[in-house]
Amino acid sequence: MLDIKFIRENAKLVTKAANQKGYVTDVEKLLTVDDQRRKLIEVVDSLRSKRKEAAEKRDEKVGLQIKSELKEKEDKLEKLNEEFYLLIRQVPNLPKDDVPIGLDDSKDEVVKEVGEPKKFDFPIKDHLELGVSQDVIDVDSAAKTSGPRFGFLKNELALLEFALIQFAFETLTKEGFIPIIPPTVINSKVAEGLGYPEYETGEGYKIDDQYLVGTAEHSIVPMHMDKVFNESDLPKRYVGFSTAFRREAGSYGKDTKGIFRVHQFDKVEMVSFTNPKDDESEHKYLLSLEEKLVSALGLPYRVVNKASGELGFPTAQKFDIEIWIPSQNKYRETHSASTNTDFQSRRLNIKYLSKGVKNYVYILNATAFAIGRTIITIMENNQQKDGSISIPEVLQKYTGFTKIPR
RNA sequence: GGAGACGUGGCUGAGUGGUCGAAAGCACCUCACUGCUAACGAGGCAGGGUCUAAAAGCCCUCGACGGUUCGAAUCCGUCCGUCUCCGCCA
Repeated sequence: MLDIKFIRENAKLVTKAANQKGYVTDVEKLLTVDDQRRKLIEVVDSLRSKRKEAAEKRDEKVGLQIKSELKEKEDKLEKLNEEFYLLIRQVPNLPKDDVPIGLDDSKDEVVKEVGEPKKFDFPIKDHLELGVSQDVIDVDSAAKTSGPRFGFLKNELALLEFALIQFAFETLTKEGFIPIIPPTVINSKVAEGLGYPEYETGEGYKIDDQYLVGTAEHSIVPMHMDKVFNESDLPKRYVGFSTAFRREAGSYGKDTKGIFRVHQFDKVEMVSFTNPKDDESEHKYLLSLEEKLVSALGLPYRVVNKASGELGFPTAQKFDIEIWIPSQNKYRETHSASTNTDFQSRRLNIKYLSKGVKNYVYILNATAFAIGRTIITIMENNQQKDGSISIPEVLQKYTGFTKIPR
């Protein structure tokens, strides 16, 4: 949520920014309602003040008189407030100044490319062909047991998942991150507070009044809801592992093959609560850790400064890492590092105390490994002529084998 | 699932109809002191809204919502949450 004072003073900028991100907001209406609301607040406040006065004088007659008048105005105010919050919640976070403007990924800015896409001197297979032939991926059974866009990881791949998790946790706990296994269910109040409209618009799985999380961030961030950090405790960094659930509504026909885009996958995720002044350095730091992890696997990748239209509702800037996928002959998103500035902390009331003054923290998140996609990139980039797959050296001490089949 | 207790400021915790947005302690901030640090001393210190150039002022908030009352942290109802005991259980 943006500060209403900021919106009042920067109405045009806010409208423009929302449009650049592809969201529709009615700032003008918001300001009209805000105006009506404030006028009525004055009226209600002065009535309440009079009521207090009457109560102090034990003046029952005046008290009763005010009571009925107040009730009517208060009801009116409540309706206006509801409308006000509905409107202000529809205003997305502003993109930062160096975010490329554009509604889709064609405007993404490539920041750098690391490593060369590998040349193969044999006809390559995609991850599903490899997975089936090595008996490590089974989507057919998953379709029967669960539905489309699910998958079983079997044999060596099941072990590879744990290797990736251990590698990420070992690397990041060395950096001082707090390891954590969060709940994968959040309540609707939290879902609303995170500022991802996706939960309410059907992109999230709903169980009664709760949602399955789309990423570990979504339960780690609200863990500190209504809390105040000491400035000296910042940055507070977590590395979490959780399963992520996504409906993938609206992506029919997209990436339907294999396990590239599925309803359920596991992920190691970084979350950081920081002092606002450290936002940029923290963002770079998280990105550098992502690069460190990807580089260690020896995979060719590039870093992309995502276009405004690709940013999530609460996000001010997002850098993606895209790893080369040979069968698709292009780089595909495997990681992203976002700063949501104080947009989420405002909604969730997460502050820090500095020199006696409380202020909202900045919240950032970044992928360590999205397991499924990382496994795809390893399989495809490391495939051999004979159909076997070599395991990146850094993972071998965790897997206990050097190639698939072992 | 059954029985009981509780939910107050950044934290601990007092407060059972008006004198309470709230004692006390801790934390934090400012000042003073000390060769430095610590301790001690003096003062300050809940959050939000509204108005304002800024303040003062005024309003709201004691888990949430609703009710009783001229007046609610305090009484009543519903819900949510936490803890203890019992039951069940990976």
